[in-house]
Amino acid sequence: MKHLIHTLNKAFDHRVRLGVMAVLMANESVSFNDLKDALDLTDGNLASHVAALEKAEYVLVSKQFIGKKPNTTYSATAAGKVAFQQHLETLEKLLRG
Amino acid sequence: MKHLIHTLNKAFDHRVRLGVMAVLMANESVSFNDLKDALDLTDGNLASHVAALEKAEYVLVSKQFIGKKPNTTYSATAAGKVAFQQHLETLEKLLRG
DNA sequence: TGAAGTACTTTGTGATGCAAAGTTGAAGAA
DNA sequence: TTCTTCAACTTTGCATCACAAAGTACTTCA
Repeated sequence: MKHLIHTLNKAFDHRVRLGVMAVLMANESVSFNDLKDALDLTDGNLASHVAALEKAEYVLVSKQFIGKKPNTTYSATAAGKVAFQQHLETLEKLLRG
Repeated sequence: MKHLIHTLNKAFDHRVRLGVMAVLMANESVSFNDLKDALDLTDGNLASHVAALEKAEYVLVSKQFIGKKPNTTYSATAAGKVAFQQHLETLEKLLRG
């Protein structure tokens, strides 16, 4: 028999990725540095987790210039929002009885 | 600044361990085989995850005989219940804004 | 004697996590 | 013009983890 834990999305099975998605659900778009500060992560650590979410097509990366400075912003894709919602629902079911 | 994700308990940062704890919160004690079947895991997989929870002193292991058969049962320790509750509260806070 | 059940442990392989250091390119200071 | 800084990564290196599959030890039942 298949338990709920096997329907949890592996892409979100990590506290950093949970944090990233939570922030991106609450904010339409967030810059690299804001996200880094919000979650208190090192550059490399954030970059690698976001890369994983990008590869899964749950996060969209946009690069542009603000004034003269390069600026990278992240946002959740439609698929990302759906997948995350489902993940949360599964979690909730799992965590009460 | 320290984000909530850093207060999530690493011992529970995995779907299998979430599943084990969820079952042990709902049932005072569960046998190896019942847990294995409930979560649909292989012997080795369950054994290694439970070992991690036992090492953290979140799960208590009791070995006895039922009739003539060896029987191992697991239960959550007091510390385990508290830690898991805290973990869930942190999760909830994290997952709404 | 042999098959089956219980509860692991071991092995092997590959993926993951993380800090720290390195990189690239542009901007502003000295 | 040389130096430093900032942004956003990438690379490196190491340690840990996850998991399947196979092996183990003991016992019981046929």
